[in-house]
Amino acid sequence: MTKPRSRRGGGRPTIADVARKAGVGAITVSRALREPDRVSQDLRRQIQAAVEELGYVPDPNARALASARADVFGVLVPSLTNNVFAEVVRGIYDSLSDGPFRVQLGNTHYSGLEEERLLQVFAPQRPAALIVAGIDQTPTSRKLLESAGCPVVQVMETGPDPVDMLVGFSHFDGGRTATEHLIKSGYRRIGFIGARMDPRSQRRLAGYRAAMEKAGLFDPRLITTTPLLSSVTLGRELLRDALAKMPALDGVFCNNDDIALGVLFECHSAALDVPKTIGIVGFNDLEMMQAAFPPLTSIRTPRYEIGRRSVAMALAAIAGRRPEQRVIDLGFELKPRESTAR
Amino acid sequence: MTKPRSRRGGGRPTIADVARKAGVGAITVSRALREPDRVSQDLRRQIQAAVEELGYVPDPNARALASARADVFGVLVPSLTNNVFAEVVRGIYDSLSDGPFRVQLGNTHYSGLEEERLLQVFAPQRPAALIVAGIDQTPTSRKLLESAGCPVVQVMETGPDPVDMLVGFSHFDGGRTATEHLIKSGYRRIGFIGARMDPRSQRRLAGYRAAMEKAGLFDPRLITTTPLLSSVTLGRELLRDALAKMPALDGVFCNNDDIALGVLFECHSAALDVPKTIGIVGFNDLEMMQAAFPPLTSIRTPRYEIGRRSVAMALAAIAGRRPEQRVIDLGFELKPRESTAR
DNA sequence: CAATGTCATGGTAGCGCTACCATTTTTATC
DNA sequence: GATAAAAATGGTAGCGCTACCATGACATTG
Repeated sequence: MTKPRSRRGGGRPTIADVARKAGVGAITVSRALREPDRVSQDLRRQIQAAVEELGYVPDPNARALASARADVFGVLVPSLTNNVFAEVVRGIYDSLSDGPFRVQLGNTHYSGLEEERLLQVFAPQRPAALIVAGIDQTPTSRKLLESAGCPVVQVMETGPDPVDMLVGFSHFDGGRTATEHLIKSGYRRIGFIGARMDPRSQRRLAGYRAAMEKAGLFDPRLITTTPLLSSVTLGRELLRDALAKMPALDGVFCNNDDIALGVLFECHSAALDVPKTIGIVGFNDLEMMQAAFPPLTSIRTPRYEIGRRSVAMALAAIAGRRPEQRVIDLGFELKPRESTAR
Repeated sequence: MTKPRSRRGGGRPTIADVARKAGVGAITVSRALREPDRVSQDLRRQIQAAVEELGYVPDPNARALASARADVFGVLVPSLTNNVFAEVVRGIYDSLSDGPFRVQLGNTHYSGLEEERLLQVFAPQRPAALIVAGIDQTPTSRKLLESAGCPVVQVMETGPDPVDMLVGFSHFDGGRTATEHLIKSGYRRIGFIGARMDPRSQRRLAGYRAAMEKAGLFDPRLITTTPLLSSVTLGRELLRDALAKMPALDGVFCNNDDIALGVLFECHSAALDVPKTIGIVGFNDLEMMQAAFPPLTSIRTPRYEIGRRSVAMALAAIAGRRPEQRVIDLGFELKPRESTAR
């Protein structure tokens, strides 16, 4: 005859309370909540009423412990403030908000080691799925992902050898398309300006280089990069650097839209006409690009859609309907605007 | 003699495995991990060795179930993509990343009902603390917060009657300071332009109005707002609307920096000189403001710091050292720049 | 109509951990 | 050196839930 410990939420109702009130076994309540089809309509109604009357909410911890799996999506992104990833994350949240799944978000700060550390924390919790940004995991991270025992979706890029599933687009092609657009528009001494040269930016740069070499326009002095975190201010500084090295510069492909905006402002400040003297192309096509003066050409990337699709794929895999296409290339779209309308 | 079920992570080591290997009781392992001071150095070392050898990681679900509290910070923000909240969230993550606490992030989409729904999900999980944006919770939400049984920190604003603790600044004062700055700079027909008029924007507007009335400059036709989500494009449109209503406008205080940027671009587009013909003030002082051409005056708000402080306060309360100051006003800073240098 | 299958429901036994109490060992006190 | 107090350690009993198996009521088959 031990007195009840009455921990836990000052007497929040448990499944047993619901079962008692509904006059059924606890397991039937559990089933009614998780697999309603397996419970007769009568009992289902009774149980539903009891749940509502008591305000019963299942304890996710007890559930996870008993079933050896947590209804959690682990999500790893390199930055929470970079709008690009914020939109991916928003897509993920929006896709998951009405279901039973929670999101566990981790910020890797663009660091492979930090990613490893976070995976080491996430993986043992038996998440329902893992969504990670990029395809350049460290060997340790890759092993953790492979042995996580849940669907894994790598997002943002395409690549040859996914851990499991993949949703993204080709940054190389994006960089090439942007550069080809500048070339076609009549620009010749086209610079590449980039900050925070993460693997995706490197691939954009490679695409730029491929296009420039093909056109016989490549010159290493056209490239200006920095490992510093991207910012509008940095865009201004980098254009100044680029012009100092190469005063005849007549176009720039920017690593991303923040840099492009900085480049635009620097052009205004230096009274360089855009698009006549200098053409500008950004990357991602954030909302501000179309509103800039002049409107800035950019490569629109499907960030939100990547978030949604990654969840859709993971949910399908969880439901046992693993999509036959494990790699989805959502592509990108060149948005030509006045900043390159020579 | 039942055979072990061997669910759970394909035989991940449990606390019992560690205890066996270290030759101690399970509870001692538990203590060594949570309150090392209560275990002798000898055992602590043995246990540490066993933990490392086995690669033991405690199961947070079992822990939460047994101890009736989860090491989780629930965080509710109205938007994941709005840079302002992204920075608050980043501050929270950065403050929590090395401790034992996880973050559970919820997106309320600026909806009180959605906030209620999320609190109903979060509160029963017995989070270690709750951090919510704003002070305008619905009565239901407020009750949920009050009865959550954990420290609660409302962030982003100051206000008279916190649920528990509060970190923020006065949006009213911010709006007034911005407007007074315009008045002092010699502007007279100063408009207010605002999108997504959430409660914080409303208070900025009230501050604007107070300053204008005090100076005898107020005119309701100077105010142009919309409930639409804020964007740079919208900033351009709203300025056009404002000028249509009030062609003599010579200054604008914008609800936020995105709108201000749009206003700036619209001025460029319409060949309105900034700051001579029109002065512009934004709100939040995102990084781009100083890099704009001309650099844009704004009110710098301590977003990241709000995130850090909210966690610090919550951690103190968890540790039983509830700060004597339950309301912290971190203030803001006017950053006067060329866009108002008449 | 017996044999077999299917459905709806329930009982039991944990999941991995910690609260609570009991026990043993060490230290402090007179 | 006896006694009290404190520190160190362990055993037991759950936390709230679900996996697994068992049961009984029907339906299906030849």
